[in-house]
Amino acid sequence: MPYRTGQPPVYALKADFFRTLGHPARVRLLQCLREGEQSVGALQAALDLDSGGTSQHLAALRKQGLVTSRREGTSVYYRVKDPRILELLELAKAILTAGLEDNQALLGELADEEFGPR
Amino acid sequence: MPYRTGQPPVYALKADFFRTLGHPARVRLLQCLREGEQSVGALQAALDLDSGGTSQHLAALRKQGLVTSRREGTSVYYRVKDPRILELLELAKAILTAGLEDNQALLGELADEEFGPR
DNA sequence: TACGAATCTTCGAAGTTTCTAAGATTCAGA
DNA sequence: TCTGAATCTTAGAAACTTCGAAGATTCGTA
Repeated sequence: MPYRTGQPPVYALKADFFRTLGHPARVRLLQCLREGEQSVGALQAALDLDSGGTSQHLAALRKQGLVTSRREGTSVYYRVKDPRILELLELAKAILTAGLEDNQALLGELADEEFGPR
Repeated sequence: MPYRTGQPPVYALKADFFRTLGHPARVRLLQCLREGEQSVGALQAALDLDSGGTSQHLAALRKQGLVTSRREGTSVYYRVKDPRILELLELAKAILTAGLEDNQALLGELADEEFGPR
């Protein structure tokens, strides 16, 4: 029996989810985590961010439930929580690529017109 | 022979793409377009937005290449450009749902602790 | 307990996005 | 050409996000 409280509608949750993905540093962080867990230090070095910024962006990803963390001594290791998140990034790339190819084709047509259409 | 100019890196394009999806009104617009093209007027009525807001959000989707439009008389009809965009929304929903179920389970555990762990 | 390393938090300034309201444009029909 | 309907654009204020610097926390070891 689900406890229905005044919940935000699904489209708002989706928008929050996408907004979290909508920052270059966070996209890069997730991509660094493709091959498995990484420490904050390693991520920081790989992306050339400062310590504060790295933590802030990781916190945003954590708050949205995209990554989980585990502490070991003084290091904290992050991993992508659901592998489908990486699928999502792939799908986005495919869509983006198709879009860019369309533009490329359009540019080609424009160039042809220089030499007279028909 | 690809013309390499100073292009923005792929992760920045991806972030822009996700940022465009990161607004509730735009998620809803795309969902309204699931079943095929719709006029601006129909979308506006369905989502209960004002005319300015509808145009602004549609313009954002158009600029990112997520939708295309076609004019017929005084009406303009929009459609989703690449069906994979709808797949992407579905995938996001699945990831989100899984995350919420995890939280639900966690809440359950917390409730159990009331009656004594171990 | 004192220290150093790693990570996280906070704060205000700067930058970006969204909202609201008003007006501009485009088209079809009289 | 005038009118009305549909859509688009603009501009400024409000709301939100990010950046950068500084300091706080946590942990392991001496």
